[in-house]
Amino acid sequence: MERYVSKVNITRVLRTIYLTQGLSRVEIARILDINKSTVSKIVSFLEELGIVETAAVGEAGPTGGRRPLHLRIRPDWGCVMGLEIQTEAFTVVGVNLQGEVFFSHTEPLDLRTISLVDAFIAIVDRFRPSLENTGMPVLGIGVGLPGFVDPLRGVLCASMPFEHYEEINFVREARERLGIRVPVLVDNDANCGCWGELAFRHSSRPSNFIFVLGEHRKHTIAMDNHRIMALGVGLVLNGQVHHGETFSAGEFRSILYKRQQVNQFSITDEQAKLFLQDPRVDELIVDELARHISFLVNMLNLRKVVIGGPVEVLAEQIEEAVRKYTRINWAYPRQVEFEMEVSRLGERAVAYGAAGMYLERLIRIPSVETDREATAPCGIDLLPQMGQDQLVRR
Amino acid sequence: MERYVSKVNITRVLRTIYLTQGLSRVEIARILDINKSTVSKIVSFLEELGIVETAAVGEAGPTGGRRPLHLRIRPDWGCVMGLEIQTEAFTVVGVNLQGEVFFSHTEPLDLRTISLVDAFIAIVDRFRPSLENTGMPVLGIGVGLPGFVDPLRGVLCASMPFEHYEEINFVREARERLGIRVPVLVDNDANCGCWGELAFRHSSRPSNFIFVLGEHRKHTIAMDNHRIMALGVGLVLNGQVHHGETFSAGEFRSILYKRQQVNQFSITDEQAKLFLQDPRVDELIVDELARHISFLVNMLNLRKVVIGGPVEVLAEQIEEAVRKYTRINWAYPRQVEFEMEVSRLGERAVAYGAAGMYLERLIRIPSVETDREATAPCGIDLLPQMGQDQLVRR
DNA sequence: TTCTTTTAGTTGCGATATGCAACCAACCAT
DNA sequence: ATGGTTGGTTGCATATCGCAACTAAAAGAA
Repeated sequence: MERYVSKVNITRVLRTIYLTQGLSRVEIARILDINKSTVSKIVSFLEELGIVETAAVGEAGPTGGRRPLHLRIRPDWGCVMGLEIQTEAFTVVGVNLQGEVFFSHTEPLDLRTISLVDAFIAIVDRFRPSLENTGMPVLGIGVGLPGFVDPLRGVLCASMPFEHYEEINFVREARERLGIRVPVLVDNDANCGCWGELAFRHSSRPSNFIFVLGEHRKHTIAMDNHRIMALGVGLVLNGQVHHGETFSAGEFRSILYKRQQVNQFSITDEQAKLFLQDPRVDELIVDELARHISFLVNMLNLRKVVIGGPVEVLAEQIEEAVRKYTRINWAYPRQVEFEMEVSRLGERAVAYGAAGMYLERLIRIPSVETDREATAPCGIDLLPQMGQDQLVRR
Repeated sequence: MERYVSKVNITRVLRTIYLTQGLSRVEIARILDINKSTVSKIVSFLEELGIVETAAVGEAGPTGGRRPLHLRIRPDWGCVMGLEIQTEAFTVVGVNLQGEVFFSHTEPLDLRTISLVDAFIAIVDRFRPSLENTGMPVLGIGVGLPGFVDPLRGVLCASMPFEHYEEINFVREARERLGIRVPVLVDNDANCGCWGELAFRHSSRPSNFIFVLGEHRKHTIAMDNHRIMALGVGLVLNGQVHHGETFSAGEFRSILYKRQQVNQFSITDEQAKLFLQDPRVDELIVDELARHISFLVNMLNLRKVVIGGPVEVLAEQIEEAVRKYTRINWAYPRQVEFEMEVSRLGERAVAYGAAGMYLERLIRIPSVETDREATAPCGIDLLPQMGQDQLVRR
């Protein structure tokens, strides 16, 4: 059998199976509008690779005919390490290819005593055995960081919590010092929340939504006993995570913000310290936050808003206020529908989403854009054993 | 010479030449990362078609070598009709393939006496000869309308100014009744402003910006002597015009809006009527508008803001205020840079941009997305003489 | 049972798209 | 002139995909 398949279509088929487990070859051919023989060839390639398997033999239709073979991704073919690093703590999760968390750990961390990259290396070296003793190799590592991140170059451009305003080429430094040769992907923490929603919500994959990450943390490393409300937004628009022109998209400050304050709202910093302790403060924040979320929901015509981080405890109040303001702020007779939900994994949402970022990259179609801009590797190129040769000729 | 070329790469080459006039074959091959022989074949195809020509013979480099042949789109190969239809007036423009306006006309229109589609047909039939007597065939027609538009299906979903809240399948009705068989594209008026910036700003093609269309018009058809400020926003994010989940993106209302008003700000409707007449009202509007624009600039990390429509007269004040609020609303030490500019064509910006929408579609790479969703035709499929056969075998 | 019809999946082959290498064309510097 | 260099073209090898014919396995009817 001397047949050939292209990377683009291999990735298209892999993506389709990932997004809708249980499809048959013929169904994939119909969805992608390519010939079933082509799908057949690609599927047998992916089966030989081991990442795809026949899940079950389906039932024939009412008019007879051969029974279809339902395909799926092998959940145990490999796993992904997801990581959130904050100023005070870090979280590691291990996720299989089905999006199931099989390992999870959170621990304090003091970034005043160790550099970011050192911390990363230590964490990976320490927890990789825990993930791999399941028999699954670690296919990639995703990292969520507070601050502005260029995920294409793998660079942390600036971070207020880390008090670092020079570029750190995180991915390059990390890969140089890492024992293993696996892809390392970085993005902003709130954006990682978005990646999680994209990667693990197979059925109803949303194209326009925001992830509101409200944390209660030190504003900078140096602020010892000064925990305040810190709010970041991750945006998914047209199905793509939006980073903006210089990777600072999602940075939030209220329209009513007053100068000389550290917090992002129109309240004083003294009030802000009482967040989650004084209901009156919470109410002010909820109202002001809801006005801005409503503006974004209407202006960007979003389908849903996901709330993540410790603010989750205020989710009900936030939803009520957002629904009020979206109505007030809408001129047309028919209200636009949208959903509000709470991120399922709570404290682990960012680390979990960071792992999802790798999976999303794995099933991303290699771009055919105008210029071969510095587009990061994606699709099956991300798989470790994919040397240039094995791939094409088989 | 029995060679073959694919639609995707034909469109990629056409797009590259369009975006950067004067490239040579070798340069295109380098940019697109395809073999120069492939480019050669595609270029000779496009030359036979007539849409591409050799503009000039370049100079050899300092180390010698054959002189490159600079390619360009033939500006007179065809033209595009751009149309803006409002409640009180319409504007037609004729644009050649270089983006030069060679025809322009504005006239009052009373949509109480004629239906939208009827008006469209009448306008096209009346002005097509004016465009075609230049010898250029009309390749396509772009239309900008106030309201929510689904450009993929060509449907006007709802329009407050037109007082129409049922779907109108504009493109289908128009094409059925139109004498000629040319593509008709529709989009929201503010979005058309964006299309214009994309299509005719070849050198520095922006990927993240908004077009603020501020008009001074009747709020609905029925409002006889009641002209107020009407503001719409078109958004381009990640290089794509953003329509949102249900095509209502860009609809603006202030966060401080008070109930029971028709205008979009926190002022009373009585005040709003004095827009552009009472400087105190203008100042209130400018300040409130600038706060929201600044929020978007920071939150979406935009590179520029374009002001279009009659608000242009306030552009300087708006810029000053926006610069003030983006600074106030920014926590990081280094300010993010962005530009503010006034749309060049003033009153004709929407009609002009509507024409640009066709050109953008013409140079859009056929998508290789997951499913063959109802993706509108694009690339060279838009050209009239492109029967299925002529294209591939030559 | 046996035959026909229907659908899923496989295989060989031909059609087609692209890269490769060798070529020609036209320029520079000696 | 001569050699080195770059742009563009051509013939051919190779890579990719669709088509049609095939096998496999089911339902239903005779």
